[in-house]
Amino acid sequence: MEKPSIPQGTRDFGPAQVARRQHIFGVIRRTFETFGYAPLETPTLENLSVLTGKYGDEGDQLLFKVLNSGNFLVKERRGEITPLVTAEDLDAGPKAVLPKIAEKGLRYDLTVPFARYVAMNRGTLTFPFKRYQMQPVWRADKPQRGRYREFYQCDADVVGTTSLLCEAEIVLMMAQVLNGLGLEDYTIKINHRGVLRNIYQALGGEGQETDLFVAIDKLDKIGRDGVSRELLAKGFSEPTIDTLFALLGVEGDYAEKLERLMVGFVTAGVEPDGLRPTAESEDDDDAAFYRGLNELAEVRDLLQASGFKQFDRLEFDPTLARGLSYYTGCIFEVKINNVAMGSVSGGGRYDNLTGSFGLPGVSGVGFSFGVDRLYDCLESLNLFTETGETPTRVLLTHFNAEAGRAALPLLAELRAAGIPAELYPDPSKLQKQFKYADAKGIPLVLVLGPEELAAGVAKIKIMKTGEEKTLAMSEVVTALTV
RNA sequence: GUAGAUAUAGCUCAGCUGGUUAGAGCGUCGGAUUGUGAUUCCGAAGGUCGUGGGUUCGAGCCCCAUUAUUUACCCCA
Repeated sequence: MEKPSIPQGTRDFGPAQVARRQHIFGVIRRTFETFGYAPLETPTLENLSVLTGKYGDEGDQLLFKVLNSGNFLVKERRGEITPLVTAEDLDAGPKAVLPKIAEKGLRYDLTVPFARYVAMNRGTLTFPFKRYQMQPVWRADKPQRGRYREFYQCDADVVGTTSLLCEAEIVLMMAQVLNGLGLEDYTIKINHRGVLRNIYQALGGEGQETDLFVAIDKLDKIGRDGVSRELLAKGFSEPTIDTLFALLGVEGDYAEKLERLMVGFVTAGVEPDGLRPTAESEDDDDAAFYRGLNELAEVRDLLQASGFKQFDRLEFDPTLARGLSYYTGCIFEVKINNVAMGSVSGGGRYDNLTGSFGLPGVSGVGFSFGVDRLYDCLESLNLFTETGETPTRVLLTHFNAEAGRAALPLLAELRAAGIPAELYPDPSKLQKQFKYADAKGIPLVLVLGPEELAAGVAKIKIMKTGEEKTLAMSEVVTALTV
């Protein structure tokens, strides 16, 4: 007999796990809706042409592709057989063969399908368009801690506005969800692509811009020495690296860091148009040039005006780079402290997400929660409130088929009153029926024995306390309706 | 893709330098208690030791291959 198994990186979720996951989904959904986001669902399958090229070369490799149906090797029409995959294709390798045998793939994230949806429905949408989406995504990654091949993302994005209020609201939503889940020790990191660009310019534009961002993003992971080594290997000079750490080393709270970084840029001679900018500059060009710093300051002001109180958990982190994808403005990342887990949420602004779908110039900003990682964090921090394995609130016990049948009207009545109830299906020993209730965490047990039925009453036991009461049959439903 | 670790009962794991019939805890089932759970006591079922080769008088243990799982790197939620 073959041992059953499931594909690598996928999981089954038992009743207790689903209940806990539903709790997480519920907190996130309520938060998104409170902020005016409307639900959207898109298909599991997308055309590969929609997905490829959006996540970089590495991302393309991690796409799950779906083999075309039917005979994907040849095309047969009126008895004439044309090969779809030719010998030349095979010689040219997988890249030539793939588009001929697979034209669909599993969604890799929720942002690209969303962009596709916006581009397809541009005529009917009212902008700014705010949507949230909670669906599984698939990545052909090697599974590891906190990394699965099938996992849920919960995205909220708004497109069609450049208002920084959206950025501020993302921080508010992040905090609301984390607080709602009982997570307290977390850090919301925020940065801006413009700040990163300024840093690059402060270094005199030396070396590869992307190499620089990738390296400094790892600062908290491999440390200053590790980053130095990596940058030296990439051809950056030592004085440049010293300048970099002087900039990244700015300390203080959110506002202080912004100010000190501005001073750092000015002294490093970063200037937009040959005119040396100053921290107090009113010059419009300078304002545009220092868009990153200015926008971060604006987001902070908006948060303050919104009554946001948790600035101790909001950190301006100039080393945050978040990959190299489509982000162009503010970027966010959330880390749960004291848990060995990658970020549980991330996002940012993208100026031209729908451009590749023929709808240029639409700015959007959004972020995503990783439900599976949140689950793992909550579990390792022991933050799940005890939930039973079953929604059943009351179990009806009985002694024989006849008594079981006599219990059916009461069962129907309980259910009609909205009380989740079940009747033990077999006329087993009472001991066994009680064990069942205990194992499943059913809080109440009704005993409907011959004595009770004869007297027209039911005995009810509260499992937690062991307390027992006798109720008239007619009172049972009212007694259980709280 | 690169590197390491692991694979023994449903689960978590013991198993000595290779030596008779491979063990424990938990769980499951049955009983003590024919009308009362979580505590207690007794009993039972359950394993071709991941798979295939090799070495040996003899392999759960040593060697090779293979598959699966897992950790780190890369990248990410």
